[in-house]
Amino acid sequence: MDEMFRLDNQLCFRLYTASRLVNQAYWPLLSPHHLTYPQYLVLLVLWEKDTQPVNDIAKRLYLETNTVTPLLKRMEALGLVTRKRGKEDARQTLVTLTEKGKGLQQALTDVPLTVGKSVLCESVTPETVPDLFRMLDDIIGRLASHPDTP
Amino acid sequence: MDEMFRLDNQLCFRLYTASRLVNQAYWPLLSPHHLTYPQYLVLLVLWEKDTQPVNDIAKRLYLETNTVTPLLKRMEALGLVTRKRGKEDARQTLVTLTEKGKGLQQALTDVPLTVGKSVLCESVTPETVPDLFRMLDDIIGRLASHPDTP
DNA sequence: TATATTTGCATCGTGAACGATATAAATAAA
DNA sequence: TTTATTTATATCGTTCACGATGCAAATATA
Repeated sequence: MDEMFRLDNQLCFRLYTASRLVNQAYWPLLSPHHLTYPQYLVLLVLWEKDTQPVNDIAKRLYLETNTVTPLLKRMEALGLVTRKRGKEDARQTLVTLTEKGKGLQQALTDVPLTVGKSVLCESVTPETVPDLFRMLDDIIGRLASHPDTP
Repeated sequence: MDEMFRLDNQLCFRLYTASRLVNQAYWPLLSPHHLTYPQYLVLLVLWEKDTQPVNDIAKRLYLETNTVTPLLKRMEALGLVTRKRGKEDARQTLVTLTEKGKGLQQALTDVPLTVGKSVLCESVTPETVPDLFRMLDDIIGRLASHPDTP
């Protein structure tokens, strides 16, 4: 039938699958700490800059607040972050790492390298990764900018 | 802090984000037909080869049956497929396209090209797409083969 | 100042993903 | 032929994603 419809010709399917499988690669490293991958991403954001409003965290991860809010509540329940209303702007909810949340960075030091190594292969090497980064960044930039088709 | 932890150095985060954003690009094209993206993938699989057991569909999409089963039930409710037990092997559930499910291919002819175009950009062109495909395929092949780290 | 609009979060409902577990049919082993 | 094991699906519970909607605080407008 139409060649366009062949699964093997779909970029999106590859992205979708690669994303899921890499996500699974994190599981054995994060689950001992009762962490999920999106929660780990939130930690990455907060480790870079502590005490941020929900909106900033969501934007950084290209997510909506309705995804991040319940996620942050679970992280609060785990004792990793605190959430309190902003003083200047009472609409904002400021998210701050607890000592436990900060300390987790030590326990997870080898996560990036471990996952990084498990992804390296024939065509994905330290030399080619920058190319892959550029292509993915371009796709993200293109799709994040506009909701429509231009 | 540790450079390894910077969000901008994470391949996984790029894959995760690109996958989600491309997925969103499908939404306006699929939602008029009450289709989700994973359901569209199932259609792609069945359009290539009709009447397959759940397991074959799941394997083709690198998914588990516990993800695919409820998805297929929803597609059955939409009148896109039928599910019936195999005659030779009564453990299998054979999934077959209905006329409506087959006919949907006509209604969606321009989906692959439309999404394809919306992804093209500076560094992702008809010339570079094969490179991107190869890298993603290698990552998928590497992660799909083993559950561990070798 | 009173009203309208925007902004920042939160709530709700639905559909994936996926680990864990269950169940029946098919196959292998004893 | 019994019994044990494997295989093919399905069920259950939790956590995302995300569209739609609601609400209060902040800001803009009249």
